[in-house]
Amino acid sequence: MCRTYDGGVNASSYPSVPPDPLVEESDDAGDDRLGLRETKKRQTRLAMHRAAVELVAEHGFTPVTVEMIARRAGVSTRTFFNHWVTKDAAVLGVVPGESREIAASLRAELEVHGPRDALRHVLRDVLAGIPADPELRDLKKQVMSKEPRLHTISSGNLIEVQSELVEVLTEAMDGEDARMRAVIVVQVGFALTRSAFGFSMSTGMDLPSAYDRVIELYDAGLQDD
Amino acid sequence: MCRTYDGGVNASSYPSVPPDPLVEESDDAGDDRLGLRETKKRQTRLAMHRAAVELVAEHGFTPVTVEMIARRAGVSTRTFFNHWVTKDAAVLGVVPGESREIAASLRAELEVHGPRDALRHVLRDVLAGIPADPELRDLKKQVMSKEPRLHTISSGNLIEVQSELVEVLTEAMDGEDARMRAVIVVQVGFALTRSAFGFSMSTGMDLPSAYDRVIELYDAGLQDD
DNA sequence: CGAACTGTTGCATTGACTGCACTATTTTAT
DNA sequence: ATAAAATAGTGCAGTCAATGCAACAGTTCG
Repeated sequence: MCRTYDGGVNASSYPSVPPDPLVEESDDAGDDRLGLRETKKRQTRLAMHRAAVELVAEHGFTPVTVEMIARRAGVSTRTFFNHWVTKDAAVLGVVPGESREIAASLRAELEVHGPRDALRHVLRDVLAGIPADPELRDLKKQVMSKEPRLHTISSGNLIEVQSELVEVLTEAMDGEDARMRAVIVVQVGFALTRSAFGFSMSTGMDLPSAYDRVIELYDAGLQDD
Repeated sequence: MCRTYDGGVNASSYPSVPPDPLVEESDDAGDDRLGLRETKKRQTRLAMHRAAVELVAEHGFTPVTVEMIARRAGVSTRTFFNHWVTKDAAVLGVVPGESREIAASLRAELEVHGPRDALRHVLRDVLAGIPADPELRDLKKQVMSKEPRLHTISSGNLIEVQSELVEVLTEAMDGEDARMRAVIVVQVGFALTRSAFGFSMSTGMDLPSAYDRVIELYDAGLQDD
């Protein structure tokens, strides 16, 4: 592609924190403890995300311009880029931040489980943290299935997280090829996550369940085919 | 604005492979069966690729403009885009095309091996097919290690191939979750490929060997960590 | 209430990428 | 060998994503 990316990253645990994984569901109503400013910010952000998904669902990715999205969301294009690193990010709802948090939870999991399972738990949590807005989810499903480009990007955006996780895992794995093995574990972990994503998209199953099913199939001995 | 006619094509001396996954080494001399036109085309393409890699190695990805690359390669920017889909593609040397071919070889391998091993063979072959131009390889190594963005992209470019392979594998796998299992096999296959890529980049080991090592580690039971 | 913040915006600019029309050269058919 | 069909290279005009900067307005906090 083109333009300037720098990969914003994505998800993590859950609500509350200012540094937010994906677009959070904020209702016009609630949110009294967040301050007017923060509330408004989230509203506009959500508005943009919505607009982006809707428009892309209508016209496809390329034909939709940032200006169109901004207009529908009722903001200026400049504001648009104050919230989203790229046009893609807005469609996917990816807010930059989080790799650090994810790495932290991996570290925590490592106290309890081995590398592979620790990573699996973390990734599952991340998936579970992705909001399942009934409206948007269906739209997104359509969009993603028709716009393979977004898959690319979404996986691309994960790269920052990946390297962070590799670091953590490398520490935890001792022996000769610690780093190399860490890389493999992470790569395979993300491969399964991506599979779950696709599975979820095509079946409509929710992400965590899809993930579980994928793990199940994988462990069942896909090895031996 | 940007036209230096020095025909600055420094083609290097290497055997040429007709079905080219990446930029092929074409020699000024031998190529009698390719026709003048095709020969020149490849020369300019190679020149651009070279220029791109060199410049990015010097300045990093973002600061290098297409115009700079084109100028150094002695072509117009318009010509640049006649050859490469994007700036990234030029740096990576990715010529669009052959997902069909790869799919075909997978089909062939499936006559002999099971899904997993068939895919492994195919992927290994693809890796082996990537030209190991001594000069460029080192540069590319540098570039890739300093420019994580390119990893993203390179894996992104593979997405077309991926879905093609999934199709083929799905046919070959029968049973309930054929498609899903195919997806997983492919995703994991590519995960290992990416690992090999990283391995090769950091150690300098050639790609096929790196790939073998990765497979070895993986099969050795990374599962049980 | 006043000062420090911070989100929104307009403006100007860069740079990736495309469509179109044209030239020059190679290829092919006659 | 020559005319006709192809096609790589090029210039030009234009679209659109993305960024820096400066000004403004509503929010928060002392």
